[in-house]
Amino acid sequence: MAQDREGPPAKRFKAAPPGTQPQSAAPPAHVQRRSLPISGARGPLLARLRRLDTAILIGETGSGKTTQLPQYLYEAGIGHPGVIAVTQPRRVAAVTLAARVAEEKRTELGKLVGYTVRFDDCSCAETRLRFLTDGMLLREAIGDPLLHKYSVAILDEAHERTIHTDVLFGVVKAAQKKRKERGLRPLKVIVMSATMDVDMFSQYFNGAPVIYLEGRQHPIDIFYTKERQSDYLQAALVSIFQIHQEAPACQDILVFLTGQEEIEAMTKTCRDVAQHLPEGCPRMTVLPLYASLPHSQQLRAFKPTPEGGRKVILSTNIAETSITIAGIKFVVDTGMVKAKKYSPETGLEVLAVQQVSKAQAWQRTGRAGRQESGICYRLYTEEDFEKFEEMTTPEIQRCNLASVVLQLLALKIPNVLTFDFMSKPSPDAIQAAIDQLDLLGAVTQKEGQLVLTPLGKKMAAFPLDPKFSKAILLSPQFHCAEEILTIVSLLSVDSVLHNPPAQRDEVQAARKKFISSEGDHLTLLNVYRAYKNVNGHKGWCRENFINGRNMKLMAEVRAQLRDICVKLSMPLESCRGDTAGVRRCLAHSLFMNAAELRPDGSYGTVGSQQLVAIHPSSVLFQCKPACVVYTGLLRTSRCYMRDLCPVDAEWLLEAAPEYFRRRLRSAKS
DNA sequence: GAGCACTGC
Repeated sequence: MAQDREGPPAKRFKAAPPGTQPQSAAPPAHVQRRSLPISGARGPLLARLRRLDTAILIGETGSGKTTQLPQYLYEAGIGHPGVIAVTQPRRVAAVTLAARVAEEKRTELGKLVGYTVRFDDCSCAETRLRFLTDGMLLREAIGDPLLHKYSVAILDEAHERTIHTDVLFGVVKAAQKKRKERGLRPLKVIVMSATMDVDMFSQYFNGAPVIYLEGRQHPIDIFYTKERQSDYLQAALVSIFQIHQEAPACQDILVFLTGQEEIEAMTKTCRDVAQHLPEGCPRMTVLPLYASLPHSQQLRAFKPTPEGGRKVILSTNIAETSITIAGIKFVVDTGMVKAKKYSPETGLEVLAVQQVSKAQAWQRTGRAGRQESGICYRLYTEEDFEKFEEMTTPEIQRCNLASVVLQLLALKIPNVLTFDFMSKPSPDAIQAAIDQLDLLGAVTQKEGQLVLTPLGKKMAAFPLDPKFSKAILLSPQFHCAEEILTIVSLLSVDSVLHNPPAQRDEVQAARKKFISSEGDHLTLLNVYRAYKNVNGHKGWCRENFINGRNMKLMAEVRAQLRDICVKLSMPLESCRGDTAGVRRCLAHSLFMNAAELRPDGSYGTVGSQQLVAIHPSSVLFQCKPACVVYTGLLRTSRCYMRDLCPVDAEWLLEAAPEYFRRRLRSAKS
């Protein structure tokens, strides 16, 4: 048995998972408003908030805080005549919340109530309640650090600690202070969160009071295993079938696993086992769920359970916050997650399976009690659970900070090393980011202070990693702006190349015609040109194993980047066949990611002489160019360079003479 | 000769 069901008494608790997910929780509209838990507290809540500059609002799932509070504030005239901003970590949430609130106010979406997300602005001068993504408000702040148009900033889902929310904390705190000092209209800041991190939020915002809101979450029973499980997959399998044979039909199971491959394998195993069950067992429908799964297949997880059957959903952490499935009675938590780590010394990103935090485990557990009471099986011992980290490390402590530092400098933060972060990244990580920006020519010292150069200011206008912004800004010098725009856009979305392992030979045959001996970037450029030639025809995409969805997204990104170029009055030319210009431009912007062939046939990075290899997915896999630049490193079984472009060592010397003089092997000889 | 969790501007 994977877990102990008769042993020590189950812990019964009232789960308070974060994250109201409006897109599928969707209670009926305005008729429901008055019966939400928050409505009983309206009067006292408004009285308190009216007096406060800053408040931390803790609300359980189902409290109605996200939809109701902005309306209450507006109806009470708090913040009038400014705009009330409500930020969300995800686009869908911003859009669906705005739609719902507009419906409750019985107004047209985009007028009084609106939303603003990337590629989609549904708001106007009349808009008073504005839902936006946290990243969008941050971008606005670059143009207007004091956020003049807003009178209230509500930062929702703050416990998720996205990199954007974390930077916004500092931005709104500073804006509030400065507006006060200058006698401007005050900025009210309301931080909304689930139960974790309460003290930290309050402390950060100068001891701001914490207001608790009742929620409406059903009780969930939690079971731990008696003994530590050596194989969480085996334990999960046993648990699934144990539940399946004991629980009534129509009670669905959600299982948290770590990744696509694991989920696909487990899906197959479960389906096989399910075929050999004794008679009288409910029919089992096993459904995988992960982000890269085609949308149509994701939707299957939402279909109601067939009469007399049972749905078993095998999911990544996408089901923790982004996707909510109704009717889950059982959650099986393996306690594992695949997550990214970053080490500033090597610039290496590592994607590794690791233990979840306590907060994450509670989040998973909460997915069981959304419509009625639920049960959660934790495939680890209670003792081990106690040893889990309290919180997941905030994203800002796990990332390359080059973009963040560039944004902070664009916000005219006087000293990025002492910026008021709620959770400070390591000084090494900040310094590494400054060094990168320095090499790109984005920053300079002025009167002992780090400031942006004119180039740096332009770079900050692009929603991109600084090295890509630099590529775009340099491209006119090489007469290839159109091509670089395409390449950078392709690199900033998920891969447009679809690689189903089962059809490997067909994929290779179809891809042949796009391959350029000048590397992966130019191969991608060929794909885009061919795609444009057939006007993005769907059948063509299918035949050529091109991901049409990502291609469309890429086109949107490209249009946005092109707009920014036009606003910066950049001359946009195409080099047509002269692809050397494109490679030179890439050499001048990716020079920090350069590697040289060594006499023994291996590759070493020019920066730190680290041993690296060409990723087998690269078109240059079988080739041995003397000198390459790459988009990034990926650490798996070895350290791989991804997206390669062969370059001349002289180009690198041209790009950053000081940096390369001592480093480049070919320059020494 | 490999394989990538999830967001967002």
